[in-house]
Amino acid sequence: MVKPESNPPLSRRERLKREREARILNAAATVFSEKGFHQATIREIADLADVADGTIYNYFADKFDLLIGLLSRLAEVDRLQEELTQAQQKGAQAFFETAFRQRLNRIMQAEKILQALLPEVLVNRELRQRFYQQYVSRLTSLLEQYLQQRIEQGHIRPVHVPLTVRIIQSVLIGLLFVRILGDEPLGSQWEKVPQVLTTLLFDGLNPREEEDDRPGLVADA
Amino acid sequence: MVKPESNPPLSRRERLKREREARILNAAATVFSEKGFHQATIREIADLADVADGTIYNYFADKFDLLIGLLSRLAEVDRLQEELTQAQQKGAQAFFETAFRQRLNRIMQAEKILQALLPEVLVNRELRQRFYQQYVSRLTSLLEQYLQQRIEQGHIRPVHVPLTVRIIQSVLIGLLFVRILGDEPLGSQWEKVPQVLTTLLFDGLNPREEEDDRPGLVADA
Amino acid sequence: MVKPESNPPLSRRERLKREREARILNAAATVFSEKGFHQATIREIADLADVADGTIYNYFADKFDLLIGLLSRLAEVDRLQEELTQAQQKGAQAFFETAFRQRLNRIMQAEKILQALLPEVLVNRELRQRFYQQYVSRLTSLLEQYLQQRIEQGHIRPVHVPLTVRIIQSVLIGLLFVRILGDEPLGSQWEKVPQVLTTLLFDGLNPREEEDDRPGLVADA
Amino acid sequence: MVKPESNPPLSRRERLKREREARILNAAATVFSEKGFHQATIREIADLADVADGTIYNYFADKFDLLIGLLSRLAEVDRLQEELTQAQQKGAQAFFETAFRQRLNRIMQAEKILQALLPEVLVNRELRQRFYQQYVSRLTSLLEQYLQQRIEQGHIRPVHVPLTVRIIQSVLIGLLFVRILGDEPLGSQWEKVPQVLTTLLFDGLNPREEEDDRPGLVADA
DNA sequence: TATGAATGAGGGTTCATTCAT
DNA sequence: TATGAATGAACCCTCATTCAT
Repeated sequence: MVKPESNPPLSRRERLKREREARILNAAATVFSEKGFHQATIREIADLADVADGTIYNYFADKFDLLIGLLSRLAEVDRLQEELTQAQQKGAQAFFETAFRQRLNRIMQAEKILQALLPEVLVNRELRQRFYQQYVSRLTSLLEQYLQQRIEQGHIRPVHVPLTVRIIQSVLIGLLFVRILGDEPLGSQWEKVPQVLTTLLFDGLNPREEEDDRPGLVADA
Repeated sequence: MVKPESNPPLSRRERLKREREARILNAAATVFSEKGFHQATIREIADLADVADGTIYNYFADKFDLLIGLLSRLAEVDRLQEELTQAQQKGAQAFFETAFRQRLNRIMQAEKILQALLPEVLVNRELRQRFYQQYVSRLTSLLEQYLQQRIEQGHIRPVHVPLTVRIIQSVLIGLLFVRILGDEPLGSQWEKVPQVLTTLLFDGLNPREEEDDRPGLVADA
Repeated sequence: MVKPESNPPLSRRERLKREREARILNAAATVFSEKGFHQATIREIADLADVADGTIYNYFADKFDLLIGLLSRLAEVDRLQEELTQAQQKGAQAFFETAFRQRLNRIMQAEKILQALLPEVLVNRELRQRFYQQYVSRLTSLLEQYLQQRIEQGHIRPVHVPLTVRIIQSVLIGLLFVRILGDEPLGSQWEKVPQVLTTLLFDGLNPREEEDDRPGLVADA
Repeated sequence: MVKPESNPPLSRRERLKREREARILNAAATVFSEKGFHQATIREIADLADVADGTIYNYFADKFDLLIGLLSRLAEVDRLQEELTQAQQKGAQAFFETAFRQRLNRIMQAEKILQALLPEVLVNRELRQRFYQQYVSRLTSLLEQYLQQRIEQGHIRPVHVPLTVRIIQSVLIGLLFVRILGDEPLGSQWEKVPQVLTTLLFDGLNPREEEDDRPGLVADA
C-alpha cells in the first residue's frame, strides 16, 4: 500500500547523500520560516545544515528550488488520500471531525514548512500553481466527491458543493494563517478546534430544542 | 466616500502633497501585489507613480514604510465598526450574512493591497503584529462581543466563543487566500459566498425535516 | 571636416558625466590590457576610475559592455577614411608608406585598447563580428578599391586583389601581435617598419640591377 | 606520422596513460578553442575526454597547465627545422613558397590549438614568453640566418634582416588571426595564399616590363 | 521640495581544486 | 589510480538609500 521503498541496500554513499539533502531542506525550512525566503541567505542555510555553500547547489538548482523541494516533501509525506479513505467508513459527522483533526495535525507538524512556503506562494506564480495543485486541489477534489455522495445518500443537506468545499478548505488555511499571526486562543487550544469546527459545521449556530451539553463547547480558558 | 476629515481648506501645496502620496501608495500596492515586496523596486514604484526615486523618501522613511502606509490606509478607510453596528439591528442570521457580505466586499476592493501585505505579514514580525491588531483583532473583538450577547439572549446556541470567532475569521482570510491562489469557483462565484457561508454557519450540514428550497444553495455552474 | 561636435553648451552635469565615462573606459582599457578581460574585476576598474562599483553600471550594461565601449571608442576616434583619402593623392608607393605609417601609429596609440580587445575578439563571437566589421573590414574595403584602381591604371602589377589585401591587413595585425609578444626589434624600431614594409611590398626580395642605397634598409642596431 | 620516439615497448598501463592524456588535451583544445580558456570548465573538458574531473589533475597540475600542455604538443609535433632544412636546397623563391606552404598548413592543422592558445598568450605573461620562445622565435632565428646567407650570396636584395623577418612572421600570425575572424576570402582560398604571398614578397607590387601571366595571381572568385 | 546619479554593501552562484572512497 | 561530491573563495550585479543640485 504505502510504497515501501524496500530497496534498502543503499550504499553508504547514497545514505549520506540522502541525509545531507534532508539536512539542507530542514535548514531551509527553518531559515525560510524565520526570516522569509528573500531575507534568508544561502550562507545561513548552509551553516545550519553544516555544509558548504556550494554543496547546496549539488542538490538544488538554485535558491528557489529549495522551495520546490519543501513543497515536494510536503506532498510526499502526506497520506491525504489514505487517511481520508479510512475516515469514510465512519458517519458523516465523524468523518469530518476525523478529517479536520488529521488536517490540522498535519498543518501543525508541517507548520514550519508551510510558513516558509506560504509567503512565496502568494507572490510567485509558479509556486502558487504547484502549491494549488499539489496541496490544495487534491483535498478539494476528495471533499467534493465525498460531499456529493453523502448528499445523494441524504446524509447531508443539499448544499452548494463547490463553494462549501472551498469554504471548508479556507477554514483550514485561514486557521493556519491566524495561528501564524500569533493568535493566542488558537495557539493554546488548537486541539479543540476540530470538534468545535465540526459541531459548528453540522449543527450550525441556530439554537435547538434539546440543549447541547457536550463538553468543550464553551470556552473554559 | 465618508470623508469627515475634510475640515481644513488645505492649501494647494498641501493638496499636491496628498495627491502625490496617494499616487505613491497606489503604485506601491500595484507593484507589491504583482511582484511581491522584495521583488519590487523603488525605481519601478517611482516610475509608476511618476515621481523620482528620491521623492518617495520625502514621504516614506524607507521601503518597508510603504507597507506600513498601505496597512494604515487599509484600516483607515475601513468602516468596520460602523458597518457592524448598523447590521446589529437585524436578526442574528441576517447580521452575519450582512457582515460577511461587507467583509468579503472589502476584501475584494482591497485585494491588491491585501495581496501586497499578506506575504510580508507572514514574514515580518512588526508588520504581523500591526496587521493583527489593526486588521484582525478588531473584528475578532467585535464578533466575540456580539456572539456572547446573542448567546446570552438565546438567539444562538452556546458555542465556544473564542474558537468560533477564530474560525469565522479564518474563513474570511482563508477565502481571500484561496481566491489569490486562483481558484476558479471562488473567483467567479464570490458574490454567492456570503449566503452559502451564512446558511452553512447557521443551519449546518445536518439534514432537516423540511427540505430547503431557497435558491443558490446548489451549484448551477 | 571633422564633425566638430560644436554644441558646447554642455551643462556642468553633462560634462561630468562624459568625463566619468571616459575615466571608466580608460580604467577598463588599462586593467583589461594588463590582466585580460576575465582576470580583471569590476572592483579594480572602479577603483582605478575612482568611482564606486555600481557607478559603472550607470554607464555600461555589464562588464562585457565595457569591451563594446572600447571598440566603439576605437572606431570613433579613427579617421581612417579621411587619412587614406588624403594619402591617395600621392603615388602608389608613397600612398602605402603613408598608409602604413598612419595605421602603425594608430596601433601604437591604441595599443592598450587593442591589447584589451584582441583576446576577447578571438574568443567571443559577438565581439569578433563587431571588431571585424568596425575595424578590419573597413580598411579591407578601402584597400581593395584602391588597389583595383591602381592596377587598372597600370601603376601596380595585376595581383590577386582580395588575397593581397588580406595579406597586407594581416601584416598590420600580425605586427601588433608580435609587438605585444614583446619582440625586441619590433619594439625598438617600430618607426622603421613602414618604410621597410613598403619597400618590401613594392620592390620585393628579388635583387635588381641597380643597387639600392637608400638608408634604413640594413639593420644598424 | 613521423614517430621516431617509438623505442620502448610501453606497458599496457603506460599506453593507457598516454592515451588518456592525449584525450584530455584534445578535449581541452576543443573546448578552449570554442569557448575560450576562461569560459571553459574543467567539467566540460572532463566530460568530453570521458574522464572524471579529478582525473585531469593526475595529468596536469591545474587548468593553466593544460595550456602549457597544448603549447608543448604544438612545438613537439612541429618539424620546423627539418622541413626548412629540406627546403633550403631549393632556390630562394621556391624556398619561401615551400616554407610558407608548410607553415600555413601547420597553422591550419593546428588551428584549434592555436585558437585555444592565442587569446591567453596575449594575456598571460608566462604563456606569452613560452609561446614566443617555443613557437615564434625559433622560426625567426632560422629565417634570419637563411635571409642573411642569401643576401650575402646575392640571391636576395640587401634588406633590413630583423625587421623583414618580423614582417614575414607577422604575416603568418596575422593571416591566422584574420582567418579566425571569419574572413571569407581567406577561409576559402587559403591554399592560394602561399603563392600569392611569395610572389608579392619577391616581385613586389611594382609593375615590370614583362607582363606576368602565371595563373592564380588574379582573383577568379 | 523634487530630482536622479552615485554609492557600496550584500548575496546568489560558479567552478577550480581537493580528497575520501 | 580514477572517481565525483564537497569545498569555499571570488565576483558580478542589484538596488535601497543618500545627497548635491
